[in-house]
Amino acid sequence: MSPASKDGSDQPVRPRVEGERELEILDATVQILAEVGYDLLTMDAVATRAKASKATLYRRWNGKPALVLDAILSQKERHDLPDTGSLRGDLLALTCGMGGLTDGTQVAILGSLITAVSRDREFADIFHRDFIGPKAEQNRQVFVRAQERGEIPRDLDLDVLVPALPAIILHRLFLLGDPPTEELITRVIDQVILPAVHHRGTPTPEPEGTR
Amino acid sequence: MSPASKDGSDQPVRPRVEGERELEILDATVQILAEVGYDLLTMDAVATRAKASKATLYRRWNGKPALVLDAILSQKERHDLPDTGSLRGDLLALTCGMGGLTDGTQVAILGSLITAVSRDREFADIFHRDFIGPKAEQNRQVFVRAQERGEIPRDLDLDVLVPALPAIILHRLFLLGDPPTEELITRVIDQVILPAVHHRGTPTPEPEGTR
Amino acid sequence: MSPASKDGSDQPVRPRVEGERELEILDATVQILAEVGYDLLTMDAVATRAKASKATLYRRWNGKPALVLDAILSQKERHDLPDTGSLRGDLLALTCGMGGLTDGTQVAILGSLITAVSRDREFADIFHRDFIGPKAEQNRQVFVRAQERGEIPRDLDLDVLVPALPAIILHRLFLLGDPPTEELITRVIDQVILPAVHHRGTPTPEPEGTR
Amino acid sequence: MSPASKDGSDQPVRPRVEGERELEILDATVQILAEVGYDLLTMDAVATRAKASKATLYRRWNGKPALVLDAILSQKERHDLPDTGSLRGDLLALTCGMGGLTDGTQVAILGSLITAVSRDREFADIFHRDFIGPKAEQNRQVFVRAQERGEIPRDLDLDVLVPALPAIILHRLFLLGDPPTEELITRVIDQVILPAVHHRGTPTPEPEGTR
DNA sequence: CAATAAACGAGACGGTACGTCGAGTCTTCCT
DNA sequence: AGGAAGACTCGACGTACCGTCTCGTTTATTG
Repeated sequence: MSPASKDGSDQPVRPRVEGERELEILDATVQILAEVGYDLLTMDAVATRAKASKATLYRRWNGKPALVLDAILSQKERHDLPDTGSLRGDLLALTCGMGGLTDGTQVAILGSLITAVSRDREFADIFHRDFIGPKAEQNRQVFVRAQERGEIPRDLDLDVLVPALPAIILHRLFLLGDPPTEELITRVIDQVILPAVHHRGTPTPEPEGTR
Repeated sequence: MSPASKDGSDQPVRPRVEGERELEILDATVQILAEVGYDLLTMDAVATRAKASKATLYRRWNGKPALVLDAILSQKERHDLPDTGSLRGDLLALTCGMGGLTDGTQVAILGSLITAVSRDREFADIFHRDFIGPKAEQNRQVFVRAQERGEIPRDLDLDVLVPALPAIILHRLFLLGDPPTEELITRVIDQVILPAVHHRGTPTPEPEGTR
Repeated sequence: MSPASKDGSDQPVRPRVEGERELEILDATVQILAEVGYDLLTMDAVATRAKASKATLYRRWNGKPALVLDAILSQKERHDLPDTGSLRGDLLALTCGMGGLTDGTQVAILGSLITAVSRDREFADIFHRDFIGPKAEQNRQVFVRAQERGEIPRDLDLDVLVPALPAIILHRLFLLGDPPTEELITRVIDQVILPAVHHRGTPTPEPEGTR
Repeated sequence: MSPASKDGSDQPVRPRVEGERELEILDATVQILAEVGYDLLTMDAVATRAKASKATLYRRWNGKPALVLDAILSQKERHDLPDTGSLRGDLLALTCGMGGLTDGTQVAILGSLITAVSRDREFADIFHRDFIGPKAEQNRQVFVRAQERGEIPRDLDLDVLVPALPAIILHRLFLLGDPPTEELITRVIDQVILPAVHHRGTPTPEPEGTR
């Protein structure tokens, strides 16, 4: 993300206080983000708050989306993978826990970034890799462990099943205007996810005669 | 598309036969939308194209999101509810058909509007009621008919199940960067939706002892 | 002052007695003029106040300057020509009296109209004929009577002398920022006007041999 | 006109050598002023012509009047005080010379500014101090020198006499629609100014009995 | 340890879109 | 028939933010 930094592979390199300055800027960004939201955040505001010049911001980041994304990523403390012993418990813990979908701030920011995602290819790539990727991987781990425990079949189409839970929750939030609650998450897990993973039999069978 | 416009049968210029002028503006909006996309669409461009003044635009619409939303809604020709005789067939037809999730243009605009949705309460209400609402109702009808046919249980939690399919597809598109295909939609239906609706038994079973 | 009101029977509203409606509009114009001044007066405001449509305004007047000018003219009650028996007394009375140069409102509006005068030929003609003309004629009368009394010579260049007093006063107001007072007017009369009219002898005399 | 600009000695574009950019903008303003006049001059036009952004204009100047005034002031080359040896000659030279009242451009601009003067207090102050002031001082000098030569009395009320000539000329132009000519100026000098300055005797005498 | 060249803060700049406002025209409806 | 009502086009306004740029000024190696 942060270009021209830590790799130290090119010119004599002799930047500033190394990545420390960068962190201050990212902090300022996160603060403003929390205060006014993505859209009302301006590069000028970040520059002022961080006592940096806009030139510095643009030297390091492509623009507002990249900066904000980086700022969010910098906040990522590794949220430990929960281990409750059951798929259901793990999903609940992961989804409702810190950094999960009930975390209003993160989710609000997420909404703000969707616009940027759908129009900036490069930004989208970074977003998918560094922001969505790790979260998705955690979710996948929960399913893989359940497979290893024998709780669910090994031949499930995890590519489809793993993102289903966050998908349904976020869809309700963004498109239906229905903010996530633990109760809702429970309903989705019990009525969609668990039936789907426990489903045994012909996965794609009946073309004509359903009954 | 442009309904009662430019038939060119009479005097020089003469707008205003009630909402006719409005439709011309919405048409211009849709054209520009198709040409340059939501972000590069400017109010000035719409005004110029429609030979309207910006004052007129702002007299009728709150701003760009409202105008664009209205423009899209004006394009809504009633897509007939498919009736294939099975839930699976109906879902496939509805989701892949015209105005469904494989319609790239609509979906791209959708992404652009999410920002506005999560920021403007009033806009969100209109969006939910007039844009999402009708689509959701169609989806619900498909499930209700399946219930009436006895194909699926009557005690399903449709509030959760109905939006699940679009949720998963759109989530893949917006957050995972995975554009919808018919093949994907089929997988989701067969591996998530149908198992969930056919799932019989304890809907929320193992509270404590999963193992 | 306010015409169209004197009948006192107004309530039921009943326009269109030819020039009566016009007077109501001019009254509204004068009111607004007094309240907010020329620049902040809008045609919409006049239309609203007079319960007229803008179309009506533009049907009768060319635009804002013409309307305002007409409104001012409508206020013109014939200010009687003073007759104090001396040129000096007449000038003082005329210049300081009602409708004279110490009337702040009229003078302020005058300033606003100068722009229009120097830009709109047609407007300028009306302005000169109907606004300036009568005032100038009154001033001229004062001089003519003085000539008839034998107080001043008959061969004076009145075209130059008559406008000199208002010229000097208005110049001080508009360009020097020095508002008119009776004291100032007195000084100008005594030190410029009277010396000039009493000047007898070589009109263009001295230094090198002008004649 | 454009003072220290485009010496073209170095790289492509590179403004900002202190007030140099400002002068370019003022030059553009003067050009447009000469072409279309004050009222038809728009900030956008100035911005475009000067290849500046409107933000830059508004960063430095309050608005159109301030910009235009500054532009005019920037054009002020010191017009040397004429010295013909007589008051009459000096007045003629000064009034008819460069920057005098027969200079159509300057006078046109003057007319345009009167409106602004009579409604913007701050603008009026600057206008009086920086535009009118220097010109008035030159006129006063002519009279003072005449006094020093003994050509005219030392106890004249110069505050009234000095502005009288321009007052009368401008009044004829703006309010009577009579453009200045050298012939007119001569008449005013000979029939008003000179009689007034040579007037000997009671300056403000006869209160009641003129006859 | 001074010279030097990168990176920096500050913030002006060109550009573009915004949303508002007033002028003057035009159409519809009402009386 | 004619006027009130007010929507309409046009175009200027003044503001905001973006991303670039040019200034001095640090700052940390390098000579």
